[in-house]
Amino acid sequence: MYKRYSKQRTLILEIVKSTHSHPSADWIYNKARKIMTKISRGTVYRNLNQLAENGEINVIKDGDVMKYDGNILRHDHLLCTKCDSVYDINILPKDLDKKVQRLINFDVKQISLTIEGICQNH
Amino acid sequence: MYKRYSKQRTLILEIVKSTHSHPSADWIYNKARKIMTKISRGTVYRNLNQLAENGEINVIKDGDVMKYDGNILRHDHLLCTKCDSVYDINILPKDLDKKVQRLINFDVKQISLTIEGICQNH
DNA sequence: TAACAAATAGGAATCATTCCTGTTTATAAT
DNA sequence: ATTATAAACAGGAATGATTCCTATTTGTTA
Repeated sequence: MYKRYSKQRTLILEIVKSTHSHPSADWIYNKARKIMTKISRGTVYRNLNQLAENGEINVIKDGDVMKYDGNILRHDHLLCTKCDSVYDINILPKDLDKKVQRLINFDVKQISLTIEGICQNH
Repeated sequence: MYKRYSKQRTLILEIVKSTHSHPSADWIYNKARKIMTKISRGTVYRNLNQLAENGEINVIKDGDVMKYDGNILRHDHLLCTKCDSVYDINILPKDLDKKVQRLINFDVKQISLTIEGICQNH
């Protein structure tokens, strides 16, 4: 089995990497359509899932919508519940994974801290 | 405006409080139907949202499904990605809210830490 | 250049959740 | 108690993000 690099996947990755705005799949789809008119929703979803599985991008659960993050360095999120904006922040120490792993009998894959509240714009 | 206490809401709250299994709305709906045969899905969802808004129960985002937690004391969650189980754990200090609030210009409402991985059953 | 698995487009299907409407019910005022 | 009324309900339709399906296209290898 070999790995294929389609133009679609490359474009989707570029779009996610090119913004700090933590976009939704739909936002990414619309942005992609401006460049590749005939790209389909299914392709966007499939590639986002695949890129996330490969660890090339991150996923944030924002209510019932998934958002995507090109920043794969460990960091935390501020989520404004009024405007649904997501901001990056660093609260947790970078080695927390290992500390937690020592404390509990659980195969730790990812630690995510989200702070919900209301941002300065309100 | 006054506050109404329907039998349905009381039952739903009791069900959520009576388990540590972090059930989904659908699980709660089915459990409720065994006691109150004609209760509707809409009622379950409406009341879960309302109870969560009042701070009487907590909400956990598990993928694209919401789960509910009768434990409103501050705590963190272990989420097993193989069996979708949620376990309670205490990692963060209880006064983290206040510490974070001092650090950032953001009206902090809730801090949630979720550790994803694979539990002992696998 | 041929063979073939991977990826795609387009659209249908899924499924949790919300919304809508006519009816019932808990509370407050009389 | 009775009545008035807004809150809550049941039942079912609508929504919307995401996944799934199928015939077609496209990268990669031989």
